[in-house]
Amino acid sequence: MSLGRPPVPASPTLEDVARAAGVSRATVSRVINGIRNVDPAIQETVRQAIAATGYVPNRAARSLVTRRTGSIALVVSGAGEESEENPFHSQVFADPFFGRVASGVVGFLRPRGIHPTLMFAETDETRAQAIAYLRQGNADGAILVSTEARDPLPRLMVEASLPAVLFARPPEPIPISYVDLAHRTGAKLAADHLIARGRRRVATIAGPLDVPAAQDRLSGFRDAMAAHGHPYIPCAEGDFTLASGEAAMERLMAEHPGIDGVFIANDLMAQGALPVLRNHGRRVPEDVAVVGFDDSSAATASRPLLTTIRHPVEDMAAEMTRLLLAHVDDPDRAVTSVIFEPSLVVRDSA
Amino acid sequence: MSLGRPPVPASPTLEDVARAAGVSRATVSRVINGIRNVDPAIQETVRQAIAATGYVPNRAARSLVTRRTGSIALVVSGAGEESEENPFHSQVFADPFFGRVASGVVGFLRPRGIHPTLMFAETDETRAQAIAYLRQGNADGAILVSTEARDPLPRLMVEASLPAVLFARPPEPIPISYVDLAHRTGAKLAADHLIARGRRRVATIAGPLDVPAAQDRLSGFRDAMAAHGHPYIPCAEGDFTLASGEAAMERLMAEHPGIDGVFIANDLMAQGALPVLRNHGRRVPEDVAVVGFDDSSAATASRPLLTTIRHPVEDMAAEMTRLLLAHVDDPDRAVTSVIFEPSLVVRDSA
DNA sequence: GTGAAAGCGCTAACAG
DNA sequence: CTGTTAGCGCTTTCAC
Repeated sequence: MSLGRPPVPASPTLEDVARAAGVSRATVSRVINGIRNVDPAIQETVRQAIAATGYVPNRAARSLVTRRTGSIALVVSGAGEESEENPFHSQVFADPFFGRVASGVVGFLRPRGIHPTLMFAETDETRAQAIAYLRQGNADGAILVSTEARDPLPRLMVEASLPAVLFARPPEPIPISYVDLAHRTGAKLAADHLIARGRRRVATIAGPLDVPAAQDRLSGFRDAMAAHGHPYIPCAEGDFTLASGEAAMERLMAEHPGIDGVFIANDLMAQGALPVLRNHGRRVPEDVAVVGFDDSSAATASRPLLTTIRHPVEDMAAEMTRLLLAHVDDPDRAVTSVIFEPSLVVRDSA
Repeated sequence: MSLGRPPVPASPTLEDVARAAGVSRATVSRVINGIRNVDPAIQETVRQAIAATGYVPNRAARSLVTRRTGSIALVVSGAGEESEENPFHSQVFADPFFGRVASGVVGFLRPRGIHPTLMFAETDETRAQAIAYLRQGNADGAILVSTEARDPLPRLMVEASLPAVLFARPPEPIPISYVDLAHRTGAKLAADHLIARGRRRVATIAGPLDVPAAQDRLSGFRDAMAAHGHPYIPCAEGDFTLASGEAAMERLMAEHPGIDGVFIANDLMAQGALPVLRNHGRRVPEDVAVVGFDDSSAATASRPLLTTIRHPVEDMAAEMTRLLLAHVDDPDRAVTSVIFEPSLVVRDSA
C-alpha cells in the first residue's frame, strides 16, 4: 500500500464539536452514540454543534478503540482453478443468483448504514488473502456464497474463529450458521404440477451432482414422480449454465424424443433448453411442458415465460445478513440454520 | 466463579513482534512497509518474528495515522425512484454490464490486496449516505457507475472533493476523470458491416436517448449509413433492457416489415429482439441481419450468436480503477479522460 | 450528569 | 541504520 498525503482537507473532530458546544469530548461522544444520561438541553446544543461544524465521526479512530469495524464482507468463493484470461469473477455475475444475493444483502444492510466489501476467493492464495483481510479488521464477519460444494473457505473461517454465515448447507457438517432452501419440497412441487398438467413422459435436467442442492432437486423430483407411479425418470446432467442446459436438452431430445414434460434444475439451464425444444419442432407448453427452478431473471427473460419454483434468494440473503450481524454482536451465539420454503410460480411454460 | 467465554487470544501487535525480534516497533513497522534503510539481517529476524507471532497489521490503527483507508468504493448510482418492493439494486445486476464493471475493478484491485466496498445510491438520501460514508474515511475514493444520465452524484463527489472516476462522460462537463468508449466509431463499424453484408433496408433500435452513449450510437449509425447513401434509418427506442428490445422489434416489424438488417444499441435488447424476428418468420441472418453492441454475455446467450461491437468494459473498469488510485495518491493530479476503441466481433447473426 | 485522562496500534518526524 | 517520542480521533473507565 503506497502512502501519500491525505486525500481530503482535515475534517472537524470530536474536539472541535466539543469546543463549539462548550462541553467535553466525552459528552459529544455520548450524544453521538446515543448513550443516555445526557441532559436533553445539552444534547440539543451538541446536535447543533455537530450540524454547524459538519462533523462526521472518523471510523478508523472509532474502530481502533471498539475493535469493531461495523462492516462485513460478501465473499464469493469457489474451489476451482483461475486462469489469467478468464478470471473467476468475470463469470460469477453471469448467473443471476449472485446478483440476487448481493441485492438481498444490500437491502438488509443499507438501512443500517453499512456497506459490504466485495471479495472473490477462488484459489488457495486468494482464500488466504480473504482470511488475512478479515483478521486485519477490515470487516467483522463474512457472508459466504460458494460456487462449488467442496469450497474449503467455510472451514477456514471457522478455524480462524471469524464470524461467517453460509448460503446452503455444507456437504460435510461444520459448526457454522447457514440458510438453505427445502430443495426436495421444490422438486416435489414441480413434479406435482407436471402430473397435474397431464404429463406422463417426463424427464429432467439436473445440476452438477456434487452440489447438494442439485442432488436434492433430482432425488426429490424422482421420489415425487415415483409416488405418482413413474419410477423411471430420464436425466441429463448440466452445470447450471445456459450453455449446459442447451446441451443437456439436445441429449434428451436425441435419447428420449417422446417426452412431454421436463423439470430443469435451474432457470438459466431452462432458458438454454427452450430454444432447443423449438428447434426440434416442439411447442412449449403444448408438446412439452417445462418447469424451471429459482424464479430468477432468466425465468422472465425466457420465451415462453417460465413456470418455475420460487427460490427466495433475496430474503435468504437478508436472513444471512441478519444472522451474521447477530454472530458479530454475540460471538458465543449458537450456530443455527434457517430453511426456507419454495413455492410454485405458474407462468406459460407448463 | 463466572464462566466467561473462552479466552480469545488477543492478536499480536507491533509491540509483540518487536519484543520477539529484539528491536523497536519502528523497525518492525519499517520492515512491514518495505521502507529501505533496514539491515538485511534484522529484516530477516523481524520476518521470522512476524511469522512466529502470526502478526497481522491492524488497519484501523494504520488508517488513523496515515489518514488513508487503502480501500475504495464501487458505487452504482441512478437518479430515479426507489420503491420498497422493487429496490434499485435488485434490477441492476440483471444487466451484464455491472457484473463486467465489477469484474474489471476486482481484477485490477485484487493483485494489490484491496477489495471494493459495494454501494448503491439511487435517492437523495442514499446519495448523502454515500458521501458521508466516504467522508467518514471508509474509503479513499469511488468508482462511479451511473444507470442514468442525470445522475447528480458525480457533481456531489466533486463538490466534496472526494476522488472519483466515472464510467462514461457526464452529460454536462464537470471536472472529473472518466473513461468512455468511442461509441460513434462502434456504430460506424456496425453500419459498414451491414452494408458489406449487402443490407440496404436497415433499421435500428436505439437506447434511451437521454443517455449520451445511446445518442452517439444512434447518430453515429445514421451518419455512417448516410455516408453509404442511406439517409433514412427507421428507429425504435428502447431502454437497454431485454423486454424493451422485444417491444421495439415488434414495433419495427409492424411499421417496417421489409427490413433486412437491424443495428441494436445493446446486446440485451438484441437478445430480446431475436425471438421476435423468429416469430415473424424471419431467419437470422438470411432474412434479417442483426448487429448488437457491447459483446456482453447476452451476445453468446443469444441464438444465433450475436455479431456485435466489442465494448471492453472490463478493461475500461480496470483503467478507471488505475486512474482512481492515481488520484488518491496525488489529489492534485489533473483530471483526464481515456477513450477506448470498439471493434467488430463477427458471429452468426450478421 | 459531566469531565479528565488513559490508551487502542500504528506511523512518522527527529535524534542519535 | 535504529530507537525514542508524539500523536492520529475516538471510547471508556473513573472521579467528581
